[in-house]
Formats: sequence, C-alpha cells, structure tokens
Amino acid sequence: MAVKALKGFKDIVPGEVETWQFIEATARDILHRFGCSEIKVPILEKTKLFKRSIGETTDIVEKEMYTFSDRNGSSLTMRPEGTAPVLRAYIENGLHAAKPIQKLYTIGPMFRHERPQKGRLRQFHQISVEVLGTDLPRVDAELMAMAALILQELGLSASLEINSLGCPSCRPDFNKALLDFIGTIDDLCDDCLRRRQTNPLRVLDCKSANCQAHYRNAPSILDHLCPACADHFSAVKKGLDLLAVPYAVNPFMVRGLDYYTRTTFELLTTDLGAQSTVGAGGRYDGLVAQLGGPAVPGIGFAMGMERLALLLEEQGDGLPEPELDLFIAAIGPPAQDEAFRMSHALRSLGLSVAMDHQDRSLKNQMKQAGRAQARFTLILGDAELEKGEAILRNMASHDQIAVALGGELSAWSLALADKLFD
RNA sequence: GUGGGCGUAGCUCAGCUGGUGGUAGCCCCGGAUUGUGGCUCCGGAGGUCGUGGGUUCAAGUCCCAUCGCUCACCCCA
Repeated sequence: MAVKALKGFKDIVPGEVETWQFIEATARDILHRFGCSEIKVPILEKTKLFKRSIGETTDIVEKEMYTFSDRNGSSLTMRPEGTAPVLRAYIENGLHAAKPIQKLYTIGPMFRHERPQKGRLRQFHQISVEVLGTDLPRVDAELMAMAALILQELGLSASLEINSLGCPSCRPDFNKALLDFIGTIDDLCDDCLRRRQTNPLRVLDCKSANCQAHYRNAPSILDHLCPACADHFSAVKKGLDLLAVPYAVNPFMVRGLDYYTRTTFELLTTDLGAQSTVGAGGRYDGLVAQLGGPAVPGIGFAMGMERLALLLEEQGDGLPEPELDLFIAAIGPPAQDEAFRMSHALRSLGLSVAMDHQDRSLKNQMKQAGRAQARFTLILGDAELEKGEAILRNMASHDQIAVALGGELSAWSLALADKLFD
C-alpha cells in the first residue's frame, strides 16, 4: 500500500489551489489597504508559549496540541493558533519600540489533533491578524470592518456577531452571578454539568432545547460590565454604526481561548455543515504582558482558509480559467528542435509557452492547445522550416497568418501578437 | 474520545434475493480529417472490487476482524 497523507492533512492540488491563491491575494490586498504588514513566524514553538497564552485548561491545550520532545528533551508544539507566535515575535524583536501601533498579519498552517469533519482538519490554514499597542474602540470596529470587507470582496456573505467579555475587574462578578444562576437549575444536561465545572460561560451555548429554555433568563455579561468596559463596548458599536457594518450583539457568545478581554466577535454562516464560524477574534489586553512583553493592549482575529474555500464553492461565482499565451505545435524532429529553442526564447521574453515533446500528431497538439486555453498556436513543420516562416493561429478567431522565423517572433510580446492579426 | 454512513478504473458511480467485473459518464490514447483544437461519431487503454480471514460448489454481494475515508457529537478557524 502506498503511503498516504495523515488523517486530517490535505493536499491542495491544481484546480483547488487557484481558489486559495485568490483568497490569499484578496486578503493581502485588503490587509495592506488597512496598513497591516506581513510577519512570518515559525510553525514550531516551545510548548510553554501556548500553555501560557491559550490557557492550561482549554480543550486546545489539554487534548488537541501536537506536542513532542525535541532531541534534547525540550517540549515542542506545532502551533495550534497564530496569535501566540506572533506576539512572541513582537516581543522578541522589539517591534513595540519600532512603532507605537503594530498591525501584523500572518498566513499559514495551524495544527490541532481533532477528529476531522467538514470544515475542520488537523492541519488547517488561517489568515491571522493582530493589532498591538492600542485599545481604542475604533480600532476594534475598524478590524471587524476589515474582516467583513475581506468576505465581501471574496463574494461571500456572513453575519457579524459581537460581544464583550469584560475585563479582570468585572468578569469575576459575572462568573459568580452565572454560577449562582446555574445552581438554581436542577435538570441540566450531562454536557452542561461538565461545562459548569470547566467553563461556565459555555453552558449558554448548549444545543439542548431544555437547557436553552432555562438560559433564557440567564444573567447577561453585558449587564455586569464595569463602567470602563461598558463605555468601550458602546464606542465599538458606535464605530461599527459609523462604518455601516451590520452586526448583532450576542451576549451568549463564547470563545475558546482564555486570553480574551472585552470585545469578541465571530463571522458566521450557515453554509459550512456543522461549522458556522468562518472567522473569529477578540481583544486580549493582558496577553502581551503575560507573555513577558510590555503592557500593551491588543486585538486580533483569524479566518479559516479551508472554510473560506468551502464557502467559495458554495456561494462563489467560480474563477476564470488560466490562459496560455502560446502553444507551439511542432511536427517532426527538426521542427521540434526549433520549437524547443523558441519556447525557451519566448518564455525568456515573458510569454507563457507550452509545447509537446512526444512527437504527437498535429491534431493531438491542437487539442492540447485548446485544452490549455492557448490564445495563439504556432504551427511549425518541415514545410515551414524550409520557407523560414511558421503559421500563427489565433485560437479564438481561427485566423491564421504566416510569421517569419527569427523575425517577428523573436521580438514578440502579447500586444504585438494581437496586432499581427489586424 | 463517542456515534452513524461509505470503501468497485486516475475521478464520479451502477452492480437486485450470492452465479463470468460495467457498450456507464468524465479523463487519457488512436481514428473519422495523409498537417489544424473546443462539438459529434467510432475504436482502444486502464481493476489486487480497501486489506485479512470465514461461510459456500460459487463472494464485489453474506459474516467477522482490520485499515481508510466521510458526516455528526465534544470543541473550534
């Protein structure tokens, strides 16, 4: 049996990769419009980094990380998310000193050992953005508006939900109120009983109809925000209103990582099977300091590229086929030699050129040219070599003209080739 | 970690209560057109029926095991 890829690890093959390139190019373009700079960070980090940032008791850290020992015995982990490595790099390279506000993005693979399903893989890819050095609410609004714009320019629709998780000074109040409330319910489902211990907030997300009926009266985090957090949240909403970005407030929204403070948000869709989140993020004002850096606030989000690609299949218009400038159809060994030389010369001039090296029939080669979406085909056989000119065929119009070998051809450009047919 | 569905050609899939693997579609090659593509027609190539065992005169089909894929739960991008 041939060796196959690991479970949850996927190849992105020609025919699919064009979608990925489109996603990446679109995202990069928009990110740059908003003043973001790319940063490339390693895929392997010390395990400690993720335990400290994501949280020891989160599912990611407890059971989903690809962690193993290096040859010297130190514990390494393949990054399960992008924020921690980027913040580590930000601190390590002194980027806070280089610029008061850093807007950084990174694109690449993340790894989580989960059971794969639609829209979820063990190696998946994220576009991950971090804005460091400011806690102005408008930055939050701007970041969400940017995320929404990326989806919009990809031709995708998703809804934005926002919430505030408060800060270390107001969240404990809410946690206590929530736990008190849960304590009054006597028929929680098994999942919720477990969640009550591990992450009380998460019960509010329960899919059981019975539980949901109870939670309708649950305390809302938004009623427990301290004045500073409440002000921040209303300023964020005002910012979104000013930019005319539609959103819904969801006080029950929960995030899976421990480091979030204040603003959190998700971009949701119903077109991804059981997965509904295409992108998500939030503010993490204590995290940089917690990782040993300066006490600067930050906010970020990530979008799942597999999920974007799935959505493009569901909602998108399809991508244009790549074109080929020229196919050279050569008949017979002498013509093939000449065509071989020509193909390289023309590629050196900037044209995309294809030819066949297998001595196939002209008919077959024309077929290949058609399949490859060639704009022009150059036909070259013994007769043409003798005359010193080849036949240039415009594939769309079927017009053909004779062109001198070594003359027009050597000076070809795309524009010239079109003009030759006037 | 738990549960459901599915493994037949490179891809998408037929194959009924066991009885010789499909003129199937796409793709590929050749021909119709001695040197001119996308359409059409004709011909051809391509298979350890996931793997191992069992039942049977006979297994793609039934049974067991195993591996893989997939969807869902948990959780998440």
